[in-house]
Amino acid sequence: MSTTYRIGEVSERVGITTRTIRYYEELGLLGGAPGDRSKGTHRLYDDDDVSRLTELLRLRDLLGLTLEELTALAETGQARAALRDEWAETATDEERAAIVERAFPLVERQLELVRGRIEKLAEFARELEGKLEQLAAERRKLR
Amino acid sequence: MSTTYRIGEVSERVGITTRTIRYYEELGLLGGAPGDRSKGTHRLYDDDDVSRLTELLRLRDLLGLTLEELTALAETGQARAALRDEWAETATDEERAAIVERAFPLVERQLELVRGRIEKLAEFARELEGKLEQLAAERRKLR
DNA sequence: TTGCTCCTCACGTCACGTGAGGTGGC
DNA sequence: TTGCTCCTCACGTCACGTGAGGTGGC
Repeated sequence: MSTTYRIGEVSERVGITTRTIRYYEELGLLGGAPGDRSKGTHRLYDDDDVSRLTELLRLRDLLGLTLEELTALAETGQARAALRDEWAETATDEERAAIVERAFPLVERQLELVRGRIEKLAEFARELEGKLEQLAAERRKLR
Repeated sequence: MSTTYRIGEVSERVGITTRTIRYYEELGLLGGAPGDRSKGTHRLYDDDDVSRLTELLRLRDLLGLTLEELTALAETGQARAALRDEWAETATDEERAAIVERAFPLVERQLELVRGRIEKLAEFARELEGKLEQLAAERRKLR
């Protein structure tokens, strides 16, 4: 019995439009198995959905992944969410262990991507600092 | 008299398609003042054009800026390139000084954006490390 | 009942991708 | 002259933006 939110609340909390949420559902990135909800009724989300969506958006915004690339990495979120679900309470230890083993390489992959991006940005920063020094030198020369 | 390249060579060197280069020219992001070239003739680029394009692509790829945002920040490149041009040799010291003063805040702005992005990625990395530890704990618990 | 938020089409847009058909320089 | 790369339309696509017109829950 967790709190539920409507699409407008979710979109506001995570800072995107409702259109984006519906589009992600359409692509299968978010829950929304066709049949979860009778046509025309309101979509409902819980805190797990929100944190899963937030994770997707960070991967999208910070790494610039396409939605197709996101799909591959997002399985992590699905699996990890499953661990917290009521479903997990009825799962066997073997099933839980399998989920953990599958999640591991995906989280590691994400971490690699993030660290690689940090490296590139650090190099970019160093170059920009060089440019600033160069400009400062040019300025001194001109007076 | 610097070396010139055709669009295919440039696209290969910087890792994008020729379509993208033409599109950027269409938007006014790259040289291509309408009249620089008689219609139908080959586009020609020099090393300055290539480094300017590379700078644009880094801002696009590493920071995820839109082409509109890029336009604002790219003036830096234009101005800084002008300093190296033959044009610069005929420019007065006042003109050169003005270019330097205009370039300063733009490069500083870029550096701010890059550092901000690094901060966000660093936090993301810390969270992912936390997730890995959590998964490791879960794994130990399960056997 | 009155709003407000939700719903489903569906066309528009940004940043290109991808041919189609044709011209120009080593 | 033969290729190869270039050229200009122009339609397609991805990831949504933006209404139009209508239904449903406090």
